[in-house]
Amino acid sequence: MSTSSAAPPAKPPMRDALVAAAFQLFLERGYEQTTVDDIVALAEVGRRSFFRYFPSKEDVVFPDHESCLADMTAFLAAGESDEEPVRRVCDAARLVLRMYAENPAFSVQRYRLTRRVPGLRAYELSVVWRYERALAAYLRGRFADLPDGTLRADVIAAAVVAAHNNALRSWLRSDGKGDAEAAVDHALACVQTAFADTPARPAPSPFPPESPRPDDVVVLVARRDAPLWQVVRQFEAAQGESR
Amino acid sequence: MSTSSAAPPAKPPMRDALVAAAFQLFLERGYEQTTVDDIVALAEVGRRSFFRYFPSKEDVVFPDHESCLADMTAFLAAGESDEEPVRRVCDAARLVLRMYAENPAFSVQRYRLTRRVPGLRAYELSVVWRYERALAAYLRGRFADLPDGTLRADVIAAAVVAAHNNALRSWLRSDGKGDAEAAVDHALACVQTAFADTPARPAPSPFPPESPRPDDVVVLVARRDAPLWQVVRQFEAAQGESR
DNA sequence: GCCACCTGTGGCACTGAGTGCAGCCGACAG
DNA sequence: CTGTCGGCTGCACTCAGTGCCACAGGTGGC
Repeated sequence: MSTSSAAPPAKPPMRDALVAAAFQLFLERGYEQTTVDDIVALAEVGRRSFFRYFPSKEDVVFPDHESCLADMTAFLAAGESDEEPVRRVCDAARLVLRMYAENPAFSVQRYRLTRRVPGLRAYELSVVWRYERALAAYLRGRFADLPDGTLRADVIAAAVVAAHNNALRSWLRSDGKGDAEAAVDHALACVQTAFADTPARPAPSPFPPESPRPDDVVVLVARRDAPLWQVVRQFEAAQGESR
Repeated sequence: MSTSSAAPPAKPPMRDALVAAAFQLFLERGYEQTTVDDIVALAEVGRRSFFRYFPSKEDVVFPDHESCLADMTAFLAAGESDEEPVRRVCDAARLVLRMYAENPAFSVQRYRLTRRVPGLRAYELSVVWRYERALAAYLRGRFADLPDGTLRADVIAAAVVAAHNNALRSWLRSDGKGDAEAAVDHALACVQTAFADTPARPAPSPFPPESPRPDDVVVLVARRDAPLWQVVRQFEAAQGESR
């Protein structure tokens, strides 16, 4: 909340000192083998102050995610309503990548840490989940008048996050050597093209599970270069969907 | 591990007693307001025994996920190699739904609990994540020789999980009144059709990530009872025009 | 110069989750 | 009757996280 405001002037040095001390100890003796008391002793501050800056021991490992999430939310809120929604959420995901790419060494260290420690993995999941919900909330708004709007929104948000993470992790696994931007661009492009071309889904029959029986026609949407058997199967599936 | 073995003979009654006692207290005074000591007091067992059956307080809320995950893993491992991979993971996801649908009342109660308690939400995420990784691991195997195999696998696994959860949660929000199977079938069908028709993605890896690719589609409208040959001819005609 | 006041900090004690250890008891084999 | 074996229990301990209060330093009013 506080760090997302317009002014990024004097950072509290104590917070950074705690992060530095924590990572030093985490790396040299492991996360679980390091107590909060150890951290505050090294940083030479009171134990109580640690919990003033971080609500939990896990939070010190992800010191910048809170502000990044705020940035993403602001970015989505500032979007023009004529922009392609999927492109917009892909761009939002790139914000997260940028945060990681700003500090490759730190990101790689943290990645190794979260891979090894189950508790940190779980915590990271909850962080990622909040990003995903932000994307999904935006898409739900944009898809509000589409048949399966919330379903589409949730699925696309999940796909974008998965693609982003796939590229990000392969970059982290390479010790931050390759081109992270390019990898994420490629992954997101795949998702974008997979979803941008389904203005209304291929649509098995009725849109919501219980809808007042549309006419007795089926609507198929298929890529122009789709193999014929695929179209046939799609049609047959839609045919069978009558009840 | 122990519950997934072939023999499901005499269940330990103590485990069930603990679950029952825990939920009774969680519902009447809340999760965080209930201590483990309260639970074991109500169940009339020793405190130490609680942690013999559940590694943490959160685990008592999801007593059956461990075995369900084992079932899913077994289901995926038993798959024939000629089955459509996406269909297979959709069917695997249905296993989870079935577990929820077996005990609608219990599932709805738990859903309300996890919605309200951040700690439980986080724990649920780690559970869901393990399902997702199981699906992704299967798909990675099936897509091993495709260009972006792991990317496709991760994205599809995430999409399947998201679709499943979307339907599951809307069913849970309706107090388990509607038809959960139908809702999930519908959601999964959307994902399945969205991904089944991209055997090789639009852009193979080394391609310029931002290929505009208007990526045209054809839209067919046909009577439900139309003969198949008619639909095929219609599709071929649409394919031919403007190309 | 003095006094409220506010904010950031440290110290202390407390709750509650989770663990290691040792003892207890009932079952079962000899 | 006796040994021992596995599940159960109580006890003591560590550590994360919280509430409360006390203290320092800077600020503005008087």
